[in-house]
Amino acid sequence: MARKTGSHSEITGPRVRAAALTLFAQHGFAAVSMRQIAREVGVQAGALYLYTKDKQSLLFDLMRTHMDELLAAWADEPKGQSALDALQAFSRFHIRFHLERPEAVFIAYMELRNLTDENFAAIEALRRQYEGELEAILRAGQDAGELDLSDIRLSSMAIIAMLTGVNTWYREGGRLSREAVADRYWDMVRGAVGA
Amino acid sequence: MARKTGSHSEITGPRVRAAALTLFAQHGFAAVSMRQIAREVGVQAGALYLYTKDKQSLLFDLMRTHMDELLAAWADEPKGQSALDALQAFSRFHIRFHLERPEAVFIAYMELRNLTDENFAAIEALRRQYEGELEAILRAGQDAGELDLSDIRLSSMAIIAMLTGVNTWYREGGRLSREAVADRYWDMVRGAVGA
DNA sequence: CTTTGATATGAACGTTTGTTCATTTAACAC
DNA sequence: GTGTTAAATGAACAAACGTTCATATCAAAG
Repeated sequence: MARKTGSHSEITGPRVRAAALTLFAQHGFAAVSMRQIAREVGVQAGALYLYTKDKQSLLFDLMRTHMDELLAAWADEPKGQSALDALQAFSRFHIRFHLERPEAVFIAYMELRNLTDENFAAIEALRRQYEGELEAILRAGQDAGELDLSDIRLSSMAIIAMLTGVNTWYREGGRLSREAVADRYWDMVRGAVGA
Repeated sequence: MARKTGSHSEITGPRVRAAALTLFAQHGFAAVSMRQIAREVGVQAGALYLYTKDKQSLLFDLMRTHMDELLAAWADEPKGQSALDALQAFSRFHIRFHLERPEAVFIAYMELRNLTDENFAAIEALRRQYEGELEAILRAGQDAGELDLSDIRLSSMAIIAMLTGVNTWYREGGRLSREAVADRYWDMVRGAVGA
């Protein structure tokens, strides 16, 4: 009983990745079996290997796609004139982007240790690249005298941790809208960098 | 070949927990087998069950112990006079305490989803209690007019995320001492709360 | 109507998993 | 020196794991 109507590679492939994304985020990579993913897709376990080389590649694909989208989205983001404008743009962008895909964010932060050395290096490089974007803004702000920072690398790590932290507590339909949250976090970021 | 010299319950028990702590932090709860833990301790897998009911209890014990120690240590911490003093005390304490036990911190943040519902509720309650400590400080500062906050719960989550983030990048023997890091983070926290 | 090729099945593989238990060992009390 | 008992062994269990593969199915092309 194969090849039901509408069951093509272009349909099943994305469904496999979507199921893996949700299950990995919920239970963790190591705790999720290929059979669980298959059941979620409505297929036998063996069929998954038409869409992924192995379980490790499935995880890596999800993480690399997420990081690629993150960098591409930030590249497309308008950044304003001053360094302070750019910092505000970054803060709001980071919160918005991360709140839009909590599962991918969760995986990207929690499953690094389940990557092979090679795959880990690739993801780590992309993360560094993203951190570098913020550091460049802070450096520009420092040089222009708009910001008062004693350590750019440290400040960038602190800001990213603070912003990403929103994902741990924000719930849709809660007390605050996304915009309200972004407003308040921007206030805090601005205060933290002495501007 | 049992009961080698010095192999008593009081020795092996802690060694089991220490091995589990290190291995869980390194590879994740689900990816570590009881046999791996046993090998690290120098014992057969069956012997572990003299010291823990099952694998789940081993994880729960580590997390509850960590949270208990966190709350007890903060209770013992001198907090100064003003709310601003207390906020500074909290910031420095949080960084110091967390940098002293990176493995336990890692587990406490990453393995929540591997707890049973009941165990999760217990740990979550302790975490809420700790967050409540910071919220109380912020509220006091707000009431005394020392701080300028638009949302206490949000500010407390932002501060904790920022402070805990130190664990993700700080390396012993690096560019900055723990004290220097704590100094700079306190500056940022102070700025973030508008003081 | 036949052929083709992509899509899926389902059984099988060798390992590994968490946990239990009858048995053995050795340190200590008498 | 004997008996007691806590501490550890090592074999065993059924279940689940990731992955492979011969086979079946069915949509579309000629």
